[in-house]
Amino acid sequence: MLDKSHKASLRERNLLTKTSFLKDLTGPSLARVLDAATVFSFPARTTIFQEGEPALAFYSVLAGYVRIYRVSRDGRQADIRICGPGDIFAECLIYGGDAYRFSAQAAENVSLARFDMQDIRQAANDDIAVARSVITALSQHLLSTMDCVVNDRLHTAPQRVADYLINRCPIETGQASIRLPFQKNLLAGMLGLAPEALSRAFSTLRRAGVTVRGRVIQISDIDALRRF
Amino acid sequence: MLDKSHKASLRERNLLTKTSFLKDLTGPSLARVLDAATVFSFPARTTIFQEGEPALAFYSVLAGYVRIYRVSRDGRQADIRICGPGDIFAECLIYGGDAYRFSAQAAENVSLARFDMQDIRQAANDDIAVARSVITALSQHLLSTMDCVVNDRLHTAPQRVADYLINRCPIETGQASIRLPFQKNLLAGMLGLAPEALSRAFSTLRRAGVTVRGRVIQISDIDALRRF
DNA sequence: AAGCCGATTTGATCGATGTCAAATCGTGAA
DNA sequence: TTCACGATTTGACATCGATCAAATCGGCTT
Repeated sequence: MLDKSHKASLRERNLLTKTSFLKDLTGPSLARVLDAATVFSFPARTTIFQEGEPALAFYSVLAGYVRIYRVSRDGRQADIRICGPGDIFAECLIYGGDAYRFSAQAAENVSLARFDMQDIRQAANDDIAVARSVITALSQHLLSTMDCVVNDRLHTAPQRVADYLINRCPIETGQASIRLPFQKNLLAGMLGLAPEALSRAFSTLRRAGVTVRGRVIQISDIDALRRF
Repeated sequence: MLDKSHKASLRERNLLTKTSFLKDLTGPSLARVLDAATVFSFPARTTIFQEGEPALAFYSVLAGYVRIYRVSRDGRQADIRICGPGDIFAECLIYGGDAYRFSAQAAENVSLARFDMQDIRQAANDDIAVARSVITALSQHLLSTMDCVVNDRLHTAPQRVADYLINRCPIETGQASIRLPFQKNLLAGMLGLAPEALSRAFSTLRRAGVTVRGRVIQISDIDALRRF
């Protein structure tokens, strides 16, 4: 199931260091965490872990995208989160439980840093700076998950899409062009929509000046989109 | 805006100590956190804090229920969470940001322990046991919020209600009687439903042996409910 | 025990989104 | 450049849940 793995290279250590999880760590605290990382590559569609398996490790995404999802009794899947470069996942199980509570799958070819739960638990116990990094990561993740709940409950599909686009715009006003970092398929799951619903949402947004061609989205007026 | 406040009494300290946030703390670590608590009472419907206000404190519920929600641009409200005795809220802002990201309102007369963010941040910095308690609390909260996202996306209203009932059943099988701890109004918000939708969900569940009279719910066969 | 008022249920309707099938588009390979 | 196949869009429909209004219920006061 696993591809070849290796200790993090210098380049990979640099990537990890810039991550929001590790960016506040320095010196020996940082070194200890980096030394605990093992890097794995998975081809697209690989299952990284499944709900119910013993939760032995959590991961940080170096490259590619990972889908975190759960399967219902009748076999339908719902995405909980899409993790891209810099995101960590399953970190809520460091002190949170023995088994994974959801499944993770490579949405494309991905490269991941794997952290053994025990190692990081120990590191957090020994080193307050590591514990603080864990707290910060959990806090941010929790806040964004709460945002997700509210968004689902408060906004329609076109509004959620508009929201996503606005948040990805590098600028505040005027016109912009965005290239989606992944397939629309993934975006749909991330917004809690069927792919068809995402497509329809885009076509609803045409009247707000949104043009779609493949992965490239043109926005003629960001403020108009905001008002939608 | 504030009712009278006071340092936690012995009874209140006991309540707090049994909380999942503090249950693993002992000795001076525990004492330090308990000493930081101030107890407040708020009458029903009081706003405890609002989105955007400086996040100076987080809270632990001693008695009653608190609604955590956000208001959309057009004035609709969506609940993010309902906190009852033993729950803490806004703890994600200990290291997470300067302003509240949502509002909190007393759903009934409530009694809360208030913790100054700074105090607890300092305590977590000084004392690894406190940091670990914060990590555990954040982890559990995050896991339950992720469950909430998936539930919303995967299950219909009657399924979510059935789920709620099953989780509140003290036993595993057979028949049971449950008394809702709060108004149906709150339950609806908690499940992401309009009150009317909750009512209809209950009536759909009649065919699965669920009988409703006021706050009392009779379940004739828990397994049947589970299969729903 | 009667009465009151807010909470809940019910009815009618509408809009939003999921589902399935068919048409079309886009991108990577040859 | 062309082809082929998977990704995306579109159409037709069914369903779910929100909303508004009206009827009813239930817990509390008197």
